[in-house]
Amino acid sequence: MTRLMVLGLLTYRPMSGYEMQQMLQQSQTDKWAGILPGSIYHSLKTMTADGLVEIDAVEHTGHRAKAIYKITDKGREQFFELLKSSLVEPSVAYPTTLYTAISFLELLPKEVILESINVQEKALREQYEEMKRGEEQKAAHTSLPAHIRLVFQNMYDQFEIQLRFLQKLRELYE
Amino acid sequence: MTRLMVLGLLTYRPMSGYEMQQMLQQSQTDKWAGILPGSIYHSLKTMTADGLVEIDAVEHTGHRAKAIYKITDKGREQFFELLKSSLVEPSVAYPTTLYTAISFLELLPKEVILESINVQEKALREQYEEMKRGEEQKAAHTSLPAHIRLVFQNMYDQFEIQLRFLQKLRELYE
DNA sequence: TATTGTATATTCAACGTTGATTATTTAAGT
DNA sequence: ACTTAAATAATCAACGTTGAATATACAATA
Repeated sequence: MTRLMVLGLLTYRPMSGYEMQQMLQQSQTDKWAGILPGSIYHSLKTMTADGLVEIDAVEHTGHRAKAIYKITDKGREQFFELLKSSLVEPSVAYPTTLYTAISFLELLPKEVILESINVQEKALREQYEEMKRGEEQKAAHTSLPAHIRLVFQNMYDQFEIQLRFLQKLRELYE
Repeated sequence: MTRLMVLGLLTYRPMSGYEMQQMLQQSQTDKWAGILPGSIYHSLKTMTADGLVEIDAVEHTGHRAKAIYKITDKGREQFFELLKSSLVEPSVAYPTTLYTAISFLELLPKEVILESINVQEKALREQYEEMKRGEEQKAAHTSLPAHIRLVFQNMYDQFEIQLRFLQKLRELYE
């Protein structure tokens, strides 16, 4: 996924690894994509070796250098293949750690279970609120395209399902 | 998550890495957990080094040896900490690769978008059906505990949200 | 002017995952 | 008895991720 993102960004214009981090932050994308700096730079290195991107220029500021990367023809080709395969790949992401924990729930006393669920529910609601604020703030500046609004809606739906799931789970132990 | 699972299994009784694989398969858990053999053995190695598990016995069958691991007191302690922290951790898992792809959807011609969505939808429905068959088959033998039924229901809900999401997305390009 | 903090820009060792590969045993067919 | 296939059991190199660490530049404040 990191490669898809990096190639996608370079599709628009040449860019440095640092600028990518900033774009992901500024567009709230880091909230759901979770792409860390290390992954971006690693991806740039290996994709350079694979001939998918190359260094376009090196900008100097005093004693500090910044590498600007650009996508190659081969990279553009690869990008569209990645893009298409990412669209056809079935996209259901389970909260596997929670599922695993629930598998062993019977080993925990009821009070601990109930308290844990309550803590998670609170954390979930806070994330949800923060996400909503993020979208509203962003939508105020740049009117979001319809397909991006659908992505946000999809994230909200996931939250709601998870909240209802926690409620049902709690009812089992009350 | 691999550690949580491995420690959890060893909570019930000593077991070999191979037996864990079989249990995960037989209980359909591998369908959603996706824990590969390599991860299990790696986890057993590092947890042995950390003193969380230890080799209980080595069974020999001809020239083939099988290591049976058991959990230690320290491991049991660690397990319950992992279990509790896994329950409080907010549990929303986004389909990040799909989201990333959608971010760059405007770079693709409409026909390709529509065709890709259709292919994914079909794949999703097939996974969904297979999962349902799996549960029914399992429920026929061993009446599933309520909290496990909730997990299955949660998976189905995720599928339905994703299917509706794809429909909405398609409508944008029809 | 010196100091402190923050932004810029990247590297790297430690760690975990992946999946191909190896090797042996058992069962089934011919 | 011989060959083939499947089940058993585990290893390992290649690869990607993580997060702490490094190092410089710039801005603010004392």
